[in-house]
Amino acid sequence: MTKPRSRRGGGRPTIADVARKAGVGAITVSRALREPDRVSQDLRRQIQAAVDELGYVPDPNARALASARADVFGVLVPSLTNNVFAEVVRGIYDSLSDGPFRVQLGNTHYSGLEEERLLQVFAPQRPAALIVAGIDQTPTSRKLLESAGCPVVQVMETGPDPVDMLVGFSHFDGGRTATEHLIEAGYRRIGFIGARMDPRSQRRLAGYRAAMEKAGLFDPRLITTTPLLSSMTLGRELLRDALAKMPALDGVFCNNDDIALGVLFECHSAALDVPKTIGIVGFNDLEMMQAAFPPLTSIRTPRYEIGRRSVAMALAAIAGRRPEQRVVDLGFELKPRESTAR
Amino acid sequence: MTKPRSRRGGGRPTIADVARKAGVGAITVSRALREPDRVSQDLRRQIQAAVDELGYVPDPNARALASARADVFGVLVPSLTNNVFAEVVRGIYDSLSDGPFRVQLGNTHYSGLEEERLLQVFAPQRPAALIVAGIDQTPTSRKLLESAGCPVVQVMETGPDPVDMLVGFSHFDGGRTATEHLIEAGYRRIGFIGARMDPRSQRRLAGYRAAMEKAGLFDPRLITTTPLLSSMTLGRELLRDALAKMPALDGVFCNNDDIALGVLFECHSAALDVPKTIGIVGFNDLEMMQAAFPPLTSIRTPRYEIGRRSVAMALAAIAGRRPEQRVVDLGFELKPRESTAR
DNA sequence: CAACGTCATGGTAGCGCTACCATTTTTATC
DNA sequence: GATAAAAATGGTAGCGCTACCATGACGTTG
Repeated sequence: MTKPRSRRGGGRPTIADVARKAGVGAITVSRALREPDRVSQDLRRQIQAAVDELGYVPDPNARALASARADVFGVLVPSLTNNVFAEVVRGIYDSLSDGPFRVQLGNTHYSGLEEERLLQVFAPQRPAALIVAGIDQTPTSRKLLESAGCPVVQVMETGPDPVDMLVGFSHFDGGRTATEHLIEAGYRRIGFIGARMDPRSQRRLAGYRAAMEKAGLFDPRLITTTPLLSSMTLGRELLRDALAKMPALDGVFCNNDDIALGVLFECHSAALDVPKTIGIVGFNDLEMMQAAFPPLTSIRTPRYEIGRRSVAMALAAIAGRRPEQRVVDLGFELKPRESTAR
Repeated sequence: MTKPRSRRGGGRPTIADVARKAGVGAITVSRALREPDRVSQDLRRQIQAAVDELGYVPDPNARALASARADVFGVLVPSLTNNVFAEVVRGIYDSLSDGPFRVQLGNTHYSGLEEERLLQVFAPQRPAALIVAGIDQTPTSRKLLESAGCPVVQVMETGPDPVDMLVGFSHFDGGRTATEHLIEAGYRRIGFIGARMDPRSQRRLAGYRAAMEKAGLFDPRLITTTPLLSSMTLGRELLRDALAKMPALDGVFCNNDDIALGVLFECHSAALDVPKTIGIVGFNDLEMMQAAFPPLTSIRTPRYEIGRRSVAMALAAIAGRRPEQRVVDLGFELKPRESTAR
C-alpha cells in the first residue's frame, strides 16, 4: 500500500515524486526539464528515466504561479470567421505547436472596447507574449500593452510608432497599387466598393483615392461603402448601389475578396461582361480568386507569413535577442488575372 | 514609504491586500468573489469597495493551482481556416465571453495523432470542460477524454456512444436528403464530388449512396473523391475529372460548399448551363451560396448553434445539472435554390 | 432554556512549482 | 599544489489562491 496522496490534486505524479525516484533534489529536476545544459549528463539521464517511468508532466499552473510567467501567447484578432485572420492565426499556431507555448485567442469583434476588456483578462495571466491585430489601439489598450511586461507584436500593418514590434504591410500602398493597375489596364470610371470600413480598409481607400487623384480620375460619387460586415451578398448589393449612382462605372476596386466575388456574381446576374464592361480587383487573394470564372485579379497579402514572423520575433525577444528590426514590412503582390485583362 | 513588496510577483495587489483593506480574512474575500451568496451584504460591499480601489484582479494561475481546476475550456477542431469550424468556434467564444472562462483552442489538422498530442497538453491544465470535433477519436484519445475529469462535449455529429455529451446532426441524413432532392428535381446521373474525405464526409457519401441505391441510380463511377484539402480550385478539377469519366453527368452533390462553388465556376467556364444541364447541391450553406449566380442549393447546418449549445451543456454539467439529454440532434435544413430548379 | 442545527467568518495548511541563495564539487590558473 | 573561478546541486521559502476544518453567533425546537 502506497502512502496516501495528499487530499488535494488528482494523484498525478509531481516533481517531488520524480526527484525521489531519481535520487536528486526537486530543483534539479526542474532545471533538467527547463535548462538541460545546467545539469550534468548523468543526472539528466536518471531524471529522464524517472520522468518516463512515472509519466510525469509538469503542472503549467504551478509553473506559472511560481515563475510569475505563463507559457501562453495572447492573440487578439477582430474576427474568427474572416479567412484573413484565420490564416494569420494558423501561422501562429503552426509556429508554436512544437514548443512549450499555448495560445490564448481573443475575438475583439472589431471593437476597441472589447479589445481593452480582453487585454484586461489576458494581463493577469502574465502571458509570455502578446500578438494583436492592427495599430489603432485605444489609448487605454496601448497603455495595457506597454505595461504588459512581455514582448508585444502588432500585426497586419506597417506604421511609424509600434508599441514594441510590428509585422505587416502597407494597406495604403496595396490600395494604390490595385487602383493603378486598373488605370493602366485602361479603366477610367473606377469605383471603390467596401464593407466594414475598419482602419485598414480606410487606408486602402486612401490609397485608391491617391491613385485616382493623381490620374485626375477621382470623383467622390465613385465610392460606395457600408459599415456592415462584409459578405458576398453585400458585394452584390453594393455594386447595384454603385451602378445606380454611376451607371457608367467601368471598374471596381473591392475592399476585400468576398466583396469582389459578390460583385462578380452581380455582374453575371446583370449580364455585364467581366473584364470588358467592368474590371474587378479584390484584396487579399484568397484561394477562391484564381478559381473564379473569370479568375479575379487581387492583391496577395502575406497572412500566414505574418503569423509565422510575429511568433519568430516574439520568441527571439523572449530569448533576449530582440530583433534589430522592430518593424517588418512583408509587402504584398499584385496578381493580375482575367478580370482586369481588357 | 510603503512596506517593500516581496521580491517576486509584479507588485500587483493580492487577495491579502484586499482583505487587509476591507478588514476581513482573505478567505472571505475569496468567497465574496466566487460565491457572493455566502457572504453577508455588508462585507460584500466593503470588499467590493476595496477591490475597486486597489484594482484587484485575481491571479488565474494561483486560483487554478489552489483549486486544481482552471477556468479554461479546451476546444479541439480539425481546422482553423475552414469556415465551418470557425463558426462553431465563434459560437463557443460568444457563449463564453461574458463568463469567467477562457478558451484554449487546438488545431488537430484532421489528424488523430495530433489530437492525442493536444489532449495530452490540455489535460495537465485541468480544464473546466473539453469540446472536441467529431466522434472518431482514437482509442487513446477516447481514454484521455474519459479520464479528463471534466465534462466533455463532442460536436458536429450525432452518434450512438458519446464519451459524455454530444451535439450535432446526422451527416448521413444530410447526404441522403441532398441526393434525394436532386433525384426529385429530375436529375438522374448524379455524381458525388468530395475532397478531404474525413469521417463526416464519408458519412455524407454513405447517405448519397443510400439514396442513389434506393432509386436504382447508383453507379460507383459517379463518385469522384480525393484526400487533398478541399478548395474551390479542387472543385473545378474534380468536376473535370468526373465529366471525363462520365460525360453524361447531369447533377452533382458536393462534399461541401467550397467544392460546390468550384464546380459552379467550372460549369461557367465550360459553358454548361446550371441548372438545366447540371444541377448542383453543396453542403453547409455558407453565406456565399445564396450570393452565387445562380444561387446554389445547399444543406444548412447549425454550426454557430452547435458552438453555443455545446457550451451551454458543458456549463450545465459544471454546475452539477447534467442535461438529461446527453445527445442533442440539432438537425439541418435543405435550402433549395436555383442551381437545382430544373 | 438546553440542545441542536445553520449561517457567517476566519485560521491553517497546503496546491506544485521555481527564485534565491548556500553549499559542494570540479576545473582552470599560476 | 594552493587559490580562484566556475559549474553542479540542493534547501528553503515563497508565488497567490482555496480546501478543509474550527469557531462563534444566531435562530429553532421541544
